[in-house]
Amino acid sequence: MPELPEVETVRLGLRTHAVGRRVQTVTIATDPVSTRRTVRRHDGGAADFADRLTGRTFTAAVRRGKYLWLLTDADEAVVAHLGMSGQFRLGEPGRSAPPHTRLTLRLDDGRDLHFADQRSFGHLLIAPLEPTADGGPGGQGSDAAIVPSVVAHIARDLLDPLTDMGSVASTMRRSGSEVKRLLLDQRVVSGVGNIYADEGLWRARIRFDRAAQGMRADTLRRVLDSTREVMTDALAAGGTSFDELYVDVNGSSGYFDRSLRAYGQEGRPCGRCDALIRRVPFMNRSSFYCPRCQPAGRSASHSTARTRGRG
DNA sequence: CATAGAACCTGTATGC
DNA sequence: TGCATACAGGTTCTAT
Repeated sequence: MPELPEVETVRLGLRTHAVGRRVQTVTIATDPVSTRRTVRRHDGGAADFADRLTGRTFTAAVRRGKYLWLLTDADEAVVAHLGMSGQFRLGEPGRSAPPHTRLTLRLDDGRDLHFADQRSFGHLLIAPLEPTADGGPGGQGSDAAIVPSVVAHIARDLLDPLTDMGSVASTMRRSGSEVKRLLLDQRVVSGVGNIYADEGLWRARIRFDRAAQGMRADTLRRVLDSTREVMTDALAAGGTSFDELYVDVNGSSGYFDRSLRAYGQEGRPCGRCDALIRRVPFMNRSSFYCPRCQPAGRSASHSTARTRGRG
């Protein structure tokens, strides 16, 4: 479940504990999931990943949407995506590593930085850097106008000052999709996952399956603003944790789960109107909404997707 | 090119 | 008690 607030919390931990440190050794667990899946997107595989990273010094911790990367003194990026259950955890030498530890970096201050991942949807790779499309900073944590090649297709996120909310709203209005599907499309705007999409839509009083096409521009702006506000609040709380699958680099849980108004609240009264929150399947997952204050609207047609665009 | 759905994983909860 | 099934869900890949 790591979405933007959770990934940002992890980034802050890496900035404190990994930036400025040199990697002395890289140890990759020998099971097939660790050697194949965790580095599945790294050209050259596990051995090459370890070789290229050994001896490097981290110069910055950067994040765009749910992607996180450490810049190195070799002008490359160690890119990480946490997937569903990926974690970076600091450890003291000699102490046992967390369960499902896939690889461990021994840093030059003598501490270990573990990457653990129960379900292995997360991954790590070393990628070259390229200029950003718009000439702005690559993401939060660095002013350099560069992004890892594998992150180039990810849009700026809702906490990025360079995100043009009006432009995002226009893109959404030109699509033939539902508003939530577009919120979750990382090429449109990044950082939003299932939890914060439902929370943002609840705040904006918009149902997840409303057709974005035909919605008023200011209504879409309200959806984007509400979602940004929820994520800002969640970040202040250290993120949302339901279990041990999301924790920060020190193993601590965030507490924003107490503030959720829609997600996971099926059958409980809406905090605004007392109607019971519903859960329905959508995009192979669940959508939670208030049937009264998020009224049904015109649904997306699916057959009249318009394509235009002018580069 | 745009869009929709499958596939990738494993631990936990629930049903029979 | 044991087995089967559902569910959690972000991204990439594949098919249309």
